[in-house]
Amino acid sequence: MDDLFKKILSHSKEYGFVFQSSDIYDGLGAVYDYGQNGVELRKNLREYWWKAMVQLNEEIVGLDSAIFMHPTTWKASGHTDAFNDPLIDNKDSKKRYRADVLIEDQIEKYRLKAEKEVEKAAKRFGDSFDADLYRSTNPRVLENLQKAEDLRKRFALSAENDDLKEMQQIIIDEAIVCPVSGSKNWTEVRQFNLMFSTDLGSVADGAMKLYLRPETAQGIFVNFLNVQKTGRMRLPFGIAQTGKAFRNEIVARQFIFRMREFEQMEMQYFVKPGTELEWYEHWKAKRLQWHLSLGLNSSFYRYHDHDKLAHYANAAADIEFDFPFGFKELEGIHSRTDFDLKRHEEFSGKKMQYFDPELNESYVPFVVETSVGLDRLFLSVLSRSYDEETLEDGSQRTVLHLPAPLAPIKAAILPLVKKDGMPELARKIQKELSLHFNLQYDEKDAIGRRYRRQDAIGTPFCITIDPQSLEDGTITMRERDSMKQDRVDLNSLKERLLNECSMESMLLKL
RNA sequence: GCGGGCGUAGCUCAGUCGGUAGAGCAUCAGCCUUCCAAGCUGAGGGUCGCGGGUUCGAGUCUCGUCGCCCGCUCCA
Repeated sequence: MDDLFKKILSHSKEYGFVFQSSDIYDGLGAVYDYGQNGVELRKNLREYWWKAMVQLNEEIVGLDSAIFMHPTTWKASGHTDAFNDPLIDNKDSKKRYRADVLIEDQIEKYRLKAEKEVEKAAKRFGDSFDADLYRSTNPRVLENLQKAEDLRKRFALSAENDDLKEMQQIIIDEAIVCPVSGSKNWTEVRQFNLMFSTDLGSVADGAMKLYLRPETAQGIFVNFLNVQKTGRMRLPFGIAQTGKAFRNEIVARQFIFRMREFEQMEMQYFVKPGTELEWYEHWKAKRLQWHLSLGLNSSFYRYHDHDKLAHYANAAADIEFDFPFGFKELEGIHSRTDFDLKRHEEFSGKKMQYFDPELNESYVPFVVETSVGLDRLFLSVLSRSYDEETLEDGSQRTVLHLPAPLAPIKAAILPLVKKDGMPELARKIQKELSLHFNLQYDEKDAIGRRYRRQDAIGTPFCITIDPQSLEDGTITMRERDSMKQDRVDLNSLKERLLNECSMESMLLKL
């Protein structure tokens, strides 16, 4: 598995799919560039998503909101708080913890201690036991509850002041130990802000601190009213958007799986309160179907339902993909309730409501979100298309079994030999077809080698111009996966390629 | 951030005891070639990640730094 992943890494560099960012300066961590073939594949994936979501659903419209947003957006969404974790390491176990979680666990411990006292007493006294009275009078219970309360207050104050030293002091004072090593050998508490910031305005003092959006969803929420009103949208309806998002990951790993700058393809579906779980199930199924329509083996996909839900969700699932390093999240489907719109109402003072003409009343819609990482999608398709085949004659070929509509190059134009008028005819065919398809012309080396070159970048068809072509206007069409050849008339070539390479056949599976 | 591994040509890698860098594939030009790579001739491409130190001399030893991979951690 490791081996395969490594091979995919070098293949994607060697054939112009993915390069490390700023390569000549030793690279920039967890940032990658897409090369001449990668950009095409990625663009096709984005386009296929867009067609499936926006073009095929009349109640879903597109949007392209800016990366910069008013800073209050992130207060409302909860990112300013939630993306700001105080972390501490245990030097012995090498484990990292969130300092706030450690302290909260400690508070919980005191409460549990108090509860245990109550339970013990309940056993002792039987039916006549008055739990509330015991709780308010027993000294040991009171002591533990007091400790919990004191600690809670002290911690709340430190959190409010962003006082990391105080948090560390709390951990020391409370003698909190690492659950793994059991030691109290802690580092300092450090703040990790997962959002990138920059300044709006060129003068430092007048500047406004901005964040690069950590998710695209908020751009949709703040435009909810704009789109609903100008688009005369009626519930249920959706807004779809693709675009870059940025997260300052503590540890970004696994190639383009977790990058600091990445592209999301999100759709927020606004529904009537109470119907959200139906729609959640609907989109959960729809989105898996979309992935399956790409034509990769269905065993690479599975659902992962969340037990632990985020603060805004009342249902959540991932569609996971079997990457070369195991099953990992590819897409998330979340029932986000009315959390986001309500919060924006609160922070902006604007009503984020929909007037329902049937009920003759206004309410804040509920939201079902589908959110897929384009780069992860790219990696899923690339890694599971990659194949090293051993042919009948024992020779090897490396081939990308990309779905034809996604392939960077749809067809290669190859004169069988570089003479006798074949290159000229090939150039003529290339010129005509290039109005419709992304093509590549190649006359260098033996024909077999040229086929292999195209296999390596996933070109589904090779069009070979031979002497017969000059006589009767037919060419050889060689198919990538079967390696079979077929005589095709030049007059029907365009139509044939359109049939095979357009996204229509994939869209029909939806 | 901690621990481990690694960094030499586009890719995969070799490089002995410290003596100014090699292979295969790939690329380019030409030849040959009438359908599945690895036939011939020639060419280009590396201040050995970067910076300091030791040394007469560093790809090799040493320190630092950057980056990559794995584990821990984190992950709306």
